[in-house]
Amino acid sequence: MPELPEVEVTRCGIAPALVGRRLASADFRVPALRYPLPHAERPAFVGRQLQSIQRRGKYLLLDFGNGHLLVHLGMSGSLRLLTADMAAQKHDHVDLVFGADHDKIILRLRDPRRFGALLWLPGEPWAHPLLKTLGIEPLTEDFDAEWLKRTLAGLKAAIKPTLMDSHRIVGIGNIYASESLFRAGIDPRAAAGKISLNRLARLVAEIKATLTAAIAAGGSSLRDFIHSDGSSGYFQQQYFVYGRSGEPCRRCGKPIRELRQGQRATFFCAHCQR
DNA sequence: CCGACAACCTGTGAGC
DNA sequence: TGCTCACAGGTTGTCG
Repeated sequence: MPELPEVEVTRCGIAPALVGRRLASADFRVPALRYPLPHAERPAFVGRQLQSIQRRGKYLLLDFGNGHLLVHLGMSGSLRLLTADMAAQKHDHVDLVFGADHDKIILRLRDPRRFGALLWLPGEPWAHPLLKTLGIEPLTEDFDAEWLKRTLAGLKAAIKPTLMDSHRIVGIGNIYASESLFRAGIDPRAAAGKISLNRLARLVAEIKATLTAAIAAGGSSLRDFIHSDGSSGYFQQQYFVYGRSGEPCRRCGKPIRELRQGQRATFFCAHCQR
């Protein structure tokens, strides 16, 4: 599920309830997700007060002062808050229990496919291999047409899978890559290194607008992070092309086409995107 | 460095 | 209804 907007919405949904609270205990019900979980007798973060929750790309970093819990939701992960004891379901793999017994709040991680991750990073987190190789944040001022032109220079690969490479740009997954390229009028098969500066400027603007709108859409239902099924707030946007193979383009009415790029489905309008 | 591919894992929906 | 197959919004690692 989660691309940058979903992760950011999650961060905004859980942070107000958790920051400043003490982590009372942690329950890990499986040995590993993508990587082994921190199964120590008493992990270093237990008993510590949560200082902040940051996002970097699709990662969340929970700062406990003496280190960070790094969380990635993979393809199928979700986080939600519980204020009462609710039995863990089949794929509820991790509970982080915050606060005292009479006033506790549980952060529960569900992840059916277990492509997600939860790692303890003692001390300085940014040197970690998973974080130090990450690309630019698309919602910063540094991400502009000139930066993108430089980054794509000489690349023969198609623009769409290149946009999804988190070592270049973080946070753009399969949905928002297709959506941004449609909004920018760029063919997803276009060679990344051959797109003009003007068109890249349009692409940068549309990436920012697409991600921002998706965050706003999710943000409108933040209350659902408590007592929800964990899937709320994500899917309410109307997509221009994603998942609309064969349906009429919302701009020109011609059928949306689907193709495969790097094992992933791409959706586009051959009339509006050239 | 680039680009193509398999791998990790479970659930779901389409088609027979 | 039940089976099989392809595919699912991510990322790493390996290979040429």
